Amino acid sequence: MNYWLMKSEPTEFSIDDLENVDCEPWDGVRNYQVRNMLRDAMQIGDLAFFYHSNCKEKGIVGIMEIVTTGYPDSCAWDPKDKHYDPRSTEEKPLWYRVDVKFVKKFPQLISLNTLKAHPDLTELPLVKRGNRLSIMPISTPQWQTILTLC
DNA sequence: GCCAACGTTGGC
DNA sequence: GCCAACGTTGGC
Repeated sequence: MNYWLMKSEPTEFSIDDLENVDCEPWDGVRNYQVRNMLRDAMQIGDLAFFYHSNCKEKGIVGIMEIVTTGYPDSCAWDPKDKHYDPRSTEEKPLWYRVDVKFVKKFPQLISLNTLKAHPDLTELPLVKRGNRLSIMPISTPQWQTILTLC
């Protein structure tokens, strides 16, 4: 059982969008480090913070659950898709995704500033300079610390 | 295998 | 809209 933080731009896909569907394929990841986490590390039952990025109210807005292990991201095979990548084929998939499901939305968001200011979260990849991963692992102590902030 | 050019992310 | 950081690409 692992903990994660997964970023999404709320104009693309928000926690409210997630609340309104049964489950959602987390597709479009085109970064190898993140691909490896999706393909190799994520397990059914893992929990992830949902983070709203690149918007006015940046921060963690809730929790979701990983409901599949990694499987090929078929978006990469669709020439009409924004994330089309001709290097990926059904025989040799290059990109992977998992399905996620809504667990809860926090009564108020835990802002990026709050996370940055917390003395126990200085090692959180999210608040480290230059970090650009859209999915990152969260340690159990970090997970528990963040839960006290909501 | 080096590295310059280019693209993307995402906070500000 | 700017730009720092850093990943990726491709010529050599």
